[in-house]
Amino acid sequence: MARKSGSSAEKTRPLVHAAAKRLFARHGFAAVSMRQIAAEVGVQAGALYLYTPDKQSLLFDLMQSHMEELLAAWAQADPGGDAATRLQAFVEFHINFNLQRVEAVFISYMELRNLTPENFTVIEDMRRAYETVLEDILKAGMADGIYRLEDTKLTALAIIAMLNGVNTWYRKDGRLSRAQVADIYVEMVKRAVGG
Amino acid sequence: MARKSGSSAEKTRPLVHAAAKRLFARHGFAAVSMRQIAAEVGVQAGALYLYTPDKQSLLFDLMQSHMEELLAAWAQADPGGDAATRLQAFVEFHINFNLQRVEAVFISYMELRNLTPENFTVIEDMRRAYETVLEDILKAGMADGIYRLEDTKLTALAIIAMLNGVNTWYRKDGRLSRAQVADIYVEMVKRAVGG
DNA sequence: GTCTATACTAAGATAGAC
DNA sequence: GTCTATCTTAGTATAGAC
Repeated sequence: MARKSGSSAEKTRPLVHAAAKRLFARHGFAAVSMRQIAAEVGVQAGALYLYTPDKQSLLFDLMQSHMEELLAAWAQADPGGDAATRLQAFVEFHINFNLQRVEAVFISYMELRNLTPENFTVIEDMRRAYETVLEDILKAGMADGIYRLEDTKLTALAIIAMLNGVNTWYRKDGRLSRAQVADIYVEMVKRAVGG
Repeated sequence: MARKSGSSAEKTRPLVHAAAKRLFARHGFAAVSMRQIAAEVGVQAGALYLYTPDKQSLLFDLMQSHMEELLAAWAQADPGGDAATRLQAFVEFHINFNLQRVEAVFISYMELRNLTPENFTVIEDMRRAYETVLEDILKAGMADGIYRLEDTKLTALAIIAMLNGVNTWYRKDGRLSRAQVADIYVEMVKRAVGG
């Protein structure tokens, strides 16, 4: 028997991360104490240090795995082909992906300043990589002559900001389904880039 | 002599609010201590309580006066007239106003959850009033038949989210002036509403 | 693997001297 | 109007028992 009886580390670890995610999203990183996280999991504060070296790592791990998932999921969802096809796919992907992880998305935008400088750089690079995905689509559309944009970088940032906004107001029991919202945004983005 | 000699309350009070604004914007409300604010002003922590009943009021006052200024400034800037004229004015106004108060804007979006429920309601109502300004412009454009939008509420939120994004990346010494940025966004918004 | 106990630091806020 | 001192509470993190 290689494993101790009664061991529950493999259960507790994800519970710690889930509790941290929920609490950071709700109250903010700085406002949440290790004691609160421990209480949510049902262990004592000291026990948390079996699963994370410190509070900062809890935040960083959360944000890093979120950004990794985001980039990997787009790589999977990217249909390739012409710019118009990819732009529509990007808008739908972004809205759907983000609405399925409201907490992680919220933390990733709100808690950047609570990362140590080294951790910040890592996350920032991944965020920039994601923005570049969209900018490259717009550039391809420019090259093909189907878009006529003053500035692809700025347009990419504007579109992403617009799409991120959905997470702040969307409610499951609202008057529009996720698919309807995505459709409206697809049309709006298409018009904005003059496609 | 109605006033004590050596009194500097009228100087210190604004210094306290300015320091709070600077520090809240930089580190976040929860991460800033009253002692830090006091140090920034050059007084002892206890002295702050001459100017604010507590830390929460410092945050609320900041956000409330920001929102009041915003609504008053638009009332001033609103050119009236047709929807197209007002929409362009709104975009330019929003970008310029927000870029002139990055700290207050940042706080107003990031620290909503650190308000007490009563204070939150007050700020939220003002925010909604501002969104309604834009929505009413879009509705007027629909009535005049110059816009054809699936959903005016959602479009208003999308535009504001897009405009707010400017504050996260704009730098004074960047390659684009404030006027150039505003021009690009005006065009993008016009296309997005199909004007 | 988790608990209790605790070291150490710092928070918000107040009292009273000056 | 400001300072020093202090009350009370709570934070992160660690040590050592079980």
